[in-house]
Formats: sequence, structure tokens, C-alpha cells
Amino acid sequence: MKLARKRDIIRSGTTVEQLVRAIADMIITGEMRPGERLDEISLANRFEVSRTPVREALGQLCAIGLVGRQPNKSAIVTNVTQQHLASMFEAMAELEGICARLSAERMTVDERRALEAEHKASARLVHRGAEEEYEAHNTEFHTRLYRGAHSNHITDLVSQTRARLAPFRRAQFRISGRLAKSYDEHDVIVTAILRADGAAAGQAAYAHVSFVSSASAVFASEPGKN
Amino acid sequence: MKLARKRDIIRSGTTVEQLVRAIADMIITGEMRPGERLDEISLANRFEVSRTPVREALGQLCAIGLVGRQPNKSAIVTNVTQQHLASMFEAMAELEGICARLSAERMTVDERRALEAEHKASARLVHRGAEEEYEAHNTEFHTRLYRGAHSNHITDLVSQTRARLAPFRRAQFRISGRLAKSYDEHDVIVTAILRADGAAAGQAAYAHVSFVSSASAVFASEPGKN
DNA sequence: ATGGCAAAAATTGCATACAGTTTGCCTCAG
DNA sequence: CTGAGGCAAACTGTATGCAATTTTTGCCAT
Repeated sequence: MKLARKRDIIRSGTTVEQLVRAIADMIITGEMRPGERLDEISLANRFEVSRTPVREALGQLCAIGLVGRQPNKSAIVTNVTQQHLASMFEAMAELEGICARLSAERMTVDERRALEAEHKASARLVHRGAEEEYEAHNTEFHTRLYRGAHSNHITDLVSQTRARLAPFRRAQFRISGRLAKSYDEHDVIVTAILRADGAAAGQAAYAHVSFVSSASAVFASEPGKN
Repeated sequence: MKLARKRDIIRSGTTVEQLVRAIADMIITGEMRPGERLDEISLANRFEVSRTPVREALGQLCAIGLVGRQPNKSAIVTNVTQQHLASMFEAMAELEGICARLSAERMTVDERRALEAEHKASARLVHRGAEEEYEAHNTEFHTRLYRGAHSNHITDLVSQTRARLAPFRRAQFRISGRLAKSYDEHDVIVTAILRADGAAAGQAAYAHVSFVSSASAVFASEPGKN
């Protein structure tokens, strides 16, 4: 059995890492409902591993916040309420606002140029309606914004929040006209940053994320309740 | 041996939790230098436990960011540079500012009363110079501020950052006069919140944390380098 | 003397085993 | 019929063992 499994997994990352992704997916897709118990033995059987990596994976997920744990009790799926989701988007907006403001104040000349270039490059994707590609540019754009703040920990916090929000943002660009709007909003941010106008950049970024929030909320609320 | 240990630990939190604190302390106090290897067997021997809880603890610490891990390699102490520390304090100031602002806008009447009461109660501790007790009140005060924002995720982020910063803040009240200053700064925050003046509360909180930052930086830089 | 290679020692990753705690069911008394 | 207490099954927390990978050490060739 051991050998068979070894061959199955062949170097596709560590077992624990796989488990984290797999269990996270189970939670995100709704296969596991909030409050439901994640008992180690069942998971171990299901994924054909021992309890040890399962425990480690649950620990990671606990750190991420997807599951809750108490001593001597089963891990349970964290209840991501509509309210909690809203607070995550709110945090995201605040953090992005901070990043944009700091970026406006601190970005090097090169970083400003790169941000502008990235932004301009995405213009043609808007015209073509290339959602997939625009999404890639969008991610890159925001990442530049985070790094431009030149504050490692803030970058960490915003990246972490973004990752945690990712599942709920998936369909955001499907909303008609969202692509063009997104570009326009980015434009305001970029302009403010190039002007080194921190306050304006911060407000623009805050507003931008708020729009994304309301756009995504539609999709989130849909599968949220049964 | 097992029985002996059981009695040693008796209900002082889970073993893993203890290990996390213990290892974190080793890192923070400088007993372990950045880049140094944390091998599981040595740690297990040192704390007289098996490798399993040690591994879990290292996982937690990795999630917290105090150590780094790569597959099949020893965990190593993360290099917490002065720069990184500064960015954490900066993030803390921003986050506390947000919390104070939102608290001013959103706190219920009861929450405002409780915050004010907590604050006033700490006044006599300042006169008595009771650092230990003031620290407890201080923690409670800030926690109320975080919760008053009524935004779970922001509360999470700020709590998390605070926890990660805790080691570097320990001696902050030893600085002469810091107690009274802290109280005065809190006073400005409370007043602004009671006035529901979000902007003022945010700025006051930001400034407050910035002061703590510079006060702590002294201690941080001291044992930082060998 | 130095660089590279190989083998052995050390260490990680995972599995299994055991002890202690919780949980739920069942029984028995009121 | 209901509730309390206890017992058993299930599950978590920790220890230990084994296979695989890394790292170190020592040897040989250049």
C-alpha cells in the first residue's frame, strides 16, 4: 500500500501541502458546511494518508482561519458568515487604501514606471474583453501596489487577506462592463500615484475595492445559504 | 517518565501551545540567532517531549512567521530585520488608527461606556506606578478598541499583528514616564471616540502606537545584534 | 593541496501504536 | 416516562518506529 501511494503522489509537493489545498477546497466549494466536524480519521481514510499529516494540515488551516480548533475536540469548519465576508472586504479596502497611499509617497521612479506600464498594457485587453488575461494583469497590478508601499508586513497582511478572499472573487469580471470599470478605477489610482498624491490614491483604491466587494457580494450570497 | 511529565505539565495549556511560546521566546530573546537551524530532535530532547508536538509547534511558528520551513530541511529562525520590525509597527499604527476611527463611528453606547470606564479605572494605576496592572488594563483597552470597530477581520489582523509584536513591546512601560504618557494618549483617543469623531480618533491612535513604536525600538535594537 | 564524488550519519516526513479525554448511549432509579 | 449516572465506543494528543532525503565526512583523483 505504501509503495502504491508513493507512486500516486509522486513529488507533487509535500503531502501536507496537498492536504491543505484539498481540505480548503472542500470547505470553499461547500462540500463541507460551516460548523461541520472535520475528524482526523475520516480525512485520513479519505485521502489515504495517516493522521499525522492530516493533523498538520488542520493546524495550517486553523492558522489561515478556515477551521477552528479546541483542545480534545474535532476541528470544525469556520462559519464564514455574510457579515464576516463583508468585514474581510472592508479590511481589504482599508489595506489597499493604505498601500495605494504609501505607494504614492514611497514608490521609486522605476516602480512608478512599471505600474504605469502594467496598467497601460491592460488597456487593449479591456477592448478585446479578454477576461482571463485581464485577470492576470489585474493581479499583477495590485501586487505592485502592495509592494510599492515598501512595508513588508502590510504587504503580508494584504496578500493574506486577498488570498483568503480569492474564492469569493472568482467570478467578479463576469459582470458585464466590470472590465472597463475596473480599468477606469485603476486609472484614477495610477494617476494619483504618479502625482504622488497619497490621499487621493488611498481614496481611489478604497473605492475600487469597495466596488469589487459589492460586485462579488452578489455571487457570494448566492451559494452562501442553502 | 511519562507519568512524571504529565504531572509537570498539568493543565498548563496544551503541550504544543507551551512549545510555541517556549520556542518563540528562544527566538525573541536571541538565544537562537536568525538563520540558525531548529532541529526537531534537539528541541524534543530539550523540552522532554517527542518530535510530534515539536513539529506542530514549528508549523505554528511558521504560520506566525517566526521561522521558515522548506521540505526535508530544518526549520530556520526567520531573520527579523530592524526594517521588518519597523514595518510591523507601521502596520500596527495603521490598523489601530482604522480601529479607532471605526470605533468612533460604530461603537454602541454600552461599548463607549465600557471603554471610558476601563480607561478611567486605569488612572489610579498610573499614580501608583503599577506597571504590571496597567499593562493588563492597557491590553484590555486596546482589545476594546479592536472589537469596537465591529469588523471581525480587521480585529483579527490587528490582534495577530499585536501578538507578533508582543515580544518586542515587553519593556515598553519601563521607560520612565511612559505610563503617564500612555494614559494621556489614551485620553485623547477616548475623548475623540466619545465625540464620535472618527478622524480625530484615528489620528490619535496612530500617533499613540507610533510613540510606543519608537519607545520599543530602543529595546529591540539592543539585543538585536550580537 | 584542492575539488569532486561516494558512502555513512543525521534528520525529516509519514505511519502506526498507545494513553487520555470526550461523547453518546444505555440502564436504572425516581 | 424522565432524568441522572455510568460505561463503552470514538476520537484526540503524544510517542515511537521506519523509509526517504539531506548533509557531512572521508577518500581519491587531478
